[in-house]
Amino acid sequence: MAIAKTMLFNDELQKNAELFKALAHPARLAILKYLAETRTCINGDFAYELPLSRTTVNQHLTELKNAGLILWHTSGVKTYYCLNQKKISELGEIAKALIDELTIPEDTCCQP
Amino acid sequence: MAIAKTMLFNDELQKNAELFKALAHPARLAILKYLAETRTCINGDFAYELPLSRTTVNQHLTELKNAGLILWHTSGVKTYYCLNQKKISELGEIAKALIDELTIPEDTCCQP
DNA sequence: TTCTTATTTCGCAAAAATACGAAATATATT
DNA sequence: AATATATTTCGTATTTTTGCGAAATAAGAA
Repeated sequence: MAIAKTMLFNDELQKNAELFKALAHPARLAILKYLAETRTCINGDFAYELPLSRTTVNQHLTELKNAGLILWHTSGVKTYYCLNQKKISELGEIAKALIDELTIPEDTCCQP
Repeated sequence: MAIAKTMLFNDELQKNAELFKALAHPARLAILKYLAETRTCINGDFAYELPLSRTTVNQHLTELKNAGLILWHTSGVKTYYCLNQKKISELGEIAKALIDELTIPEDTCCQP
């Protein structure tokens, strides 16, 4: 791409694109759903639930951490992860706002 | 990555991840918003609204087409684009379902 | 037919994402 | 201290995404 151009767009667009990017891989969606289903902090054993190596799962977890969608704490050698409900609801609001913004009267558009 | 592993996840996860991926770039969000604001089919002139070349904008448009989020028709040499309201509302439902699924009682998780 | 305009396709290059094994790190147990 | 276990970091390889200029294509105008 020669030069990354994403930073030429306004902050809100960049921020929202980043958040959607965190959801743009089935492994990350699977991790989030698993965390919601188990309803508890679980340690990294759940790598075995996914068809990926422990290292790769850890990489996806790091991306979810960076996006703010999950929280974690450690106890001994183990790390416990959980959903960040605050960020999940923020995501919900962002998604809803986008959909509302994109929803327009159908008859104004592309009528042949 | 050696081998693409996305196909090892179930269809729904893959489909949803694909849809979020379409939203995972500020240029594509900008295009969608512009289409909503102008409320009409516009031709490719709006490449000049973005800090990207005509070719790159066309590439992003193709991705939005492939995701089903926009429709288009041609008239002479010009191509007119518009939002696919049906897909937008489908996106809204998918996003809402995901948020609902990920929303759990806060006190069950990561309390130190 | 030739010229102009709009768009798409092609080929290429750079950046980012995905994936994993090996090694390093950190904690708990023996 | 030595061992076992859990996780993270490092190095590397491959794929995908992003980006663009040049050429090709297509339609209308002169």
